[in-house]
Amino acid sequence: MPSKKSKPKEPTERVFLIDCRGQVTQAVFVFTNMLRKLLSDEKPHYIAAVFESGVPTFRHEMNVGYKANRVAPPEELESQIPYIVRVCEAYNVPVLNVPGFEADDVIGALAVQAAEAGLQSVIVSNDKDMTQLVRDPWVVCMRNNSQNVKRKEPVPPVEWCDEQWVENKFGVRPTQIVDLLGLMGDSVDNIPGAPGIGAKGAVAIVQQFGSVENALERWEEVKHKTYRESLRDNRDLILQSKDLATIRTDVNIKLDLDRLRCKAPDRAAAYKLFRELEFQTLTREFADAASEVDMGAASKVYLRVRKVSELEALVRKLWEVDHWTFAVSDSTPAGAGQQVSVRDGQPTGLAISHAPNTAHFIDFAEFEGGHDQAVSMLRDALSNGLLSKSVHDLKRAVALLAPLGVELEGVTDDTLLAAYLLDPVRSRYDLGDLAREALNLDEGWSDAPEGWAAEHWRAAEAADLTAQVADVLHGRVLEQGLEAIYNEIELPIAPLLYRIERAGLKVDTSVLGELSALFGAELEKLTAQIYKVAGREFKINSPKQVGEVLEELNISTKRKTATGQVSTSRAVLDELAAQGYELPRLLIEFRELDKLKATYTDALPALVGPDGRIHSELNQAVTATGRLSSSNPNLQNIPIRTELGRRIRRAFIPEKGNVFVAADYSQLELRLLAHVTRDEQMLDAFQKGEDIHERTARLVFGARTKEELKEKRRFAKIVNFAIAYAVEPFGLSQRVGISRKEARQVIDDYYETYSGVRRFMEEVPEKARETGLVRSKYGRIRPVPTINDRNGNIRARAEREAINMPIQGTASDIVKIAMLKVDEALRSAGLKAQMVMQVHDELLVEAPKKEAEQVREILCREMETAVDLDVPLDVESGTGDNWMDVKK
DNA sequence: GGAAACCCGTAC
DNA sequence: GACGTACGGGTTTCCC
Repeated sequence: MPSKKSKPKEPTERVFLIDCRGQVTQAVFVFTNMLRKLLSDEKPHYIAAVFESGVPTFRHEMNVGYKANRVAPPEELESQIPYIVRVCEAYNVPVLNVPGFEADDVIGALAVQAAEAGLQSVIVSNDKDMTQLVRDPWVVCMRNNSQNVKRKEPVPPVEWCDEQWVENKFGVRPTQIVDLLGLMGDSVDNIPGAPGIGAKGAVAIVQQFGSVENALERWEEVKHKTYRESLRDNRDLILQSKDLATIRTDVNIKLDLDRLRCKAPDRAAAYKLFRELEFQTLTREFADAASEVDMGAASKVYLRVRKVSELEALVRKLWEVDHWTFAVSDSTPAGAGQQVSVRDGQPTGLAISHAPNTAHFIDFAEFEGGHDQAVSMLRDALSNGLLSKSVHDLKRAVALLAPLGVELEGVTDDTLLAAYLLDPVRSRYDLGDLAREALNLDEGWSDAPEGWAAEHWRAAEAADLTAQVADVLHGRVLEQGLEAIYNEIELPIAPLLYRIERAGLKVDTSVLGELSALFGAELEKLTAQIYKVAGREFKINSPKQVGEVLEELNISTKRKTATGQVSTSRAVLDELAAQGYELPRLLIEFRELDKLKATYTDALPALVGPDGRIHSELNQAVTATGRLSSSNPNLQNIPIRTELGRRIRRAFIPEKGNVFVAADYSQLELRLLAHVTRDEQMLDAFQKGEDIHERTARLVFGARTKEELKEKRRFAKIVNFAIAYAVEPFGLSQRVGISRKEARQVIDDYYETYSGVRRFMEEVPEKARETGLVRSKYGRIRPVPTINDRNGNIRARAEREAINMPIQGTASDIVKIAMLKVDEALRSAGLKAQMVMQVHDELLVEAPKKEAEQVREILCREMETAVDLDVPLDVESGTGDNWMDVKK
């Protein structure tokens, strides 16, 4: 599909495109090397390059067939001429042409004039025709000066051709070359010559008669019958041929020695040209002119590495420099809206940058030594932990490199993670955006120039930008006191998250199928009942239509949604059901089943991979508080609270011979509430190992007897959790079905009992108002910019966010620390067990049956001792043959 | 026709 | 508006 916004293409740009396939700069390359060698070896006083003018010459007028036999220069050669001209210009070699004459004629004319001026001319050409100009000692030819880079055998030495050389080579003197050509012709230039007389005959005739004219005069003397008759019958043709072959030295051009005097190269032009042509060695040779070319503006020099020798040099550099960055290019379509799983991407190449505004891109497929050699040459540098390197999105890099047998180590900066820690609230961490912001640029990503595959250019630029962004963000990470979180938690956990993703969870789809059928059957019945009770059919899934139906039946509440719709939320339906209405009760039942079926039993099977496992993504840079999130699918919200929903967990099973071992922190966030608020009562409860909900039931709600305790504990539990979210009277009243006034009293009583909690609730927003952010215990930050908002609702929301962060954020930190310790312990114990999921305060490990008990001990020990707090951490664990049965 | 908003419900 | 953090399905609306 042609792109809509494709620009009209310059011919030169088309050339460049072909160049990227490695075909076409050959001639330019050869010419350039020849010119460089010539200049440095011979140090000429004067020099000129002569090109054809491109318009027909007098020879065309003489003979319409002239040069007709010449194979038209292939498009790719033709298109290189402008580049060759630019090479000459870059080296300050004057380019000459005279319309109506060929290059040979111009050269001839100049050689004659130079001889008259007492200069020796050196004609740099392999063309036999040119040897007719050789005159001792004034004109010599220089041959074999262009070296075919493709040729494997030793290149022939440069030859200096004087008159003797010509005679030895062709058997005639230079002045007789035209006679020779007049007889034998030249198929390349389509000089006809004498029919029947070839190279051998021509030499013999010229040697015998000295010239064509003499031979024509004395044709009868020729012994060879064919030659004799040809000379007799083709007089005009032969003379014309000689004329065509004769280089004209009377061209109207004046030898201008001032103009032809050798000068130093135009370094800026050379740099620009060679960079454009991707002549790497030459680009470097003129790199000092880079700033001149770019006039101070940062310009990008991205080079492609195709040769083994080039990659060797690059890799050597990686061991020398302090630090470098890389980016993995993969086959994932760029700009795809949806998040494509890393497991779908195939690495196609690697970009590396070790200096600002530069990058090298290694296209594995195009590499001289092949894909595998490219990878193996890069492997050591990537997997050596002593080589400090940066990348954007470490987990993805690990995931892309792992299938290549590269175990990435030594990553000291991930710009994605750094940016996330600095501002965990933003919605995306696109490297281009980060670069634009951190480096104060107008643009982030640039468009790939012609000839570059978009994803290759993107990778090169990614490596480059990553380096520059990492510099800035690393400094900010230090400034913000985020170093410990960054170095001890986020960077180390990325490879672990990759391994969890890779492991995945095995799914028994037949369990899901059976449940789906069960739910489906129930839903059919419910649907019929609902239509009957409602008096008509409607989309039960549509809150809008449900609201309309409720209104029709006059059982609507006055509750409205944010957009003014009639609310049909669970709370509303509960209320109506409690009033005895049947439809709300049926709707509640329908919704539960429909939710389970649509979101879980029907959706999950589609995400099972060919290995029979679901590889959910664990997102490291999503949540505002530092929690992980799970997606595609979200395995952090698999039902557990209702009997029916919990059954879905039976579909998640270990591999044969394995079991699940699960461990979860008991009341982690409440313990942290105690720790961070320093509340005496709460600390005391946890330190003594008491049931916090019971204590709340006793102290806040005055439970005395066992029966009261049992009754009020449930209520106390809800309040305990709600407090951690900074609940307000209205919210609590809704939640537990009491009046606002009663709720307010409950909250007041709560704060009376847990005065440290009250103080915390007041202090955190206060502090946040000053700093604009709030921190977890380990320093993770969450900005709360709206905490000073003039809108009370917005401000109140920010205050609740601020209050929750030290609790939820600290819990996140602790669980991540525990994950690292558990993983380390499992590995150093040499176990096969592998963590397969994290659900905020729970870790799920799949282990061989034999290892189960040891794994359970490791989980409990490492989780309980992950950090040292003022409250003990309690861990509950269990094993099972599916995810449902791991709960004791 | 697809993206985005909305409502709702699942988890911790 | 009202309880913090997520993800995602279905419906509806909006916009190209």
